[in-house]
Amino acid sequence: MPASNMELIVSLAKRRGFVFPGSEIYGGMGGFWDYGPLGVELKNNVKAAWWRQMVQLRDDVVGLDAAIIMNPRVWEASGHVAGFSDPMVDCRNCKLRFRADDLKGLPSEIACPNCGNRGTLTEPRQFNLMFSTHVGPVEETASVAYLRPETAQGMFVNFANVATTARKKLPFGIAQIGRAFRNEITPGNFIFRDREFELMEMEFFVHPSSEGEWFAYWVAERQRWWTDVMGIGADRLRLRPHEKDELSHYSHQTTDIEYAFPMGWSELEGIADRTDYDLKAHAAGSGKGLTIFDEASGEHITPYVIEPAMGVDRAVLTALIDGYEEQQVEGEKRVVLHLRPSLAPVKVAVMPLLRNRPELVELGQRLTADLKRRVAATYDDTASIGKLYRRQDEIGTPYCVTVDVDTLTDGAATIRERDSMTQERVALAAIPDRITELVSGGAA
RNA sequence: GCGGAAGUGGCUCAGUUGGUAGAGCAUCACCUUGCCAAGGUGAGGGUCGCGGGUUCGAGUCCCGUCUUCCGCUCCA
Repeated sequence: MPASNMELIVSLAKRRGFVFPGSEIYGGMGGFWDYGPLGVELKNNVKAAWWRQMVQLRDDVVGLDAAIIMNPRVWEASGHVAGFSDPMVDCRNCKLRFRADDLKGLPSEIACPNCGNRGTLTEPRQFNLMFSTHVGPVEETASVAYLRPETAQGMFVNFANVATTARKKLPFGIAQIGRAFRNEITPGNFIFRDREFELMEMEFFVHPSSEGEWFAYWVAERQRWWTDVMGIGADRLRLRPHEKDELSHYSHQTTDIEYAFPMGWSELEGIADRTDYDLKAHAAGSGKGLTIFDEASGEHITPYVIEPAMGVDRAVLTALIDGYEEQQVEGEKRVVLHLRPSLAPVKVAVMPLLRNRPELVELGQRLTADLKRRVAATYDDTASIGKLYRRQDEIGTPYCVTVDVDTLTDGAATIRERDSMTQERVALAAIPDRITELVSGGAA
């Protein structure tokens, strides 16, 4: 069973060095989190797993790393300057809040849609979700810029550059992993919603006539990634197509992949059919032709875009929650993090059965050095064997290698597996190969 | 931002009618220990979120502020 509540995960993350509250010694900073020693590894592994699946293993997708700060006109053309500024209205009586553009009439003249009182609604107030900054030493209006609230625009703006230099024909995609920033009104639920986060987005450009087919393809493909690569339980994942009235300003159809978080079903990833909205918007905004020649029809067309977009931080959170388990072993609690070996921060931990035997310590350290050349390995001898196992279980280390006094004579050591706690005796010389095999075997 | 609750060592908490901080776990060292969080001894670590106020004296009362959690809202 996955973690039943978020506190367990927040506590584990803090205790073991996965995630810390941002700027903690100064009282923190709402919506900003720092990844600790183990957190960086886990996060990097999640990103690598996505990049490998979405870019490196495919012929039809290439990568990109665009700047965070873009010409402000990008955001005007994309609709974000308008779309991310939602004027909101509060009811002074029932305390509910509404989007001003959802109300039928002026707030000062109509009744509250919830409690029905008249004259209790406030005037609309702006909530711009884009962080703004100034480029250049002089803070004047002309130099205002935004921190990107999504990475997608970098792909659209570079569409022609990439299509030409990578010699791509439809259908093809551009993928990017990068930071994004949203001045959320209310961040929360740990790293589920933060103000600075990392996105993994892929814009897949297709002929407009194949829009539906590719949309379905990517929904299925992405769902498979969550189960097969991330190892998330299929029964805790579901697809949720958006209703017409909740679609983003750019979207024709969107399906979310949701996860059964402790706080309820919430979005992990959105697959959006952005149509030709973005390319046309930027063609109009920049005056450049953002089309591609379609040999089948012999004409220049503006492709449609299918976009799978997900938050890295949410993926990390999901891996922690879904992998968390508390077991009872001989009356004692055992916390295990069932991370896929490919995601685990540490792949193998080496430990001597007895730490007061210098020969064993030296043997263990030498073996660790050998293993480090292949995979993320660590050595630990600061506690009893049982405690050392528990420590590794809690951070998701899939394998432990224990050297004992017999090792000195038979030249073999014990490999212990995290989930089953079963052991296997393997010759020292064969251990690096065996561990490498085990670790890569469980990954996609 | 609005409504509600809360903020004491890394974690979970105790701190009586205000008198200048404790426990368990964790961490580290040494001893012990021969495969799943054993035991012993010792050590480090907190100006009690922050700032003001009341008081001879505040973790304990008052005000402000920041942060976190739940709800509204928003999105990956």
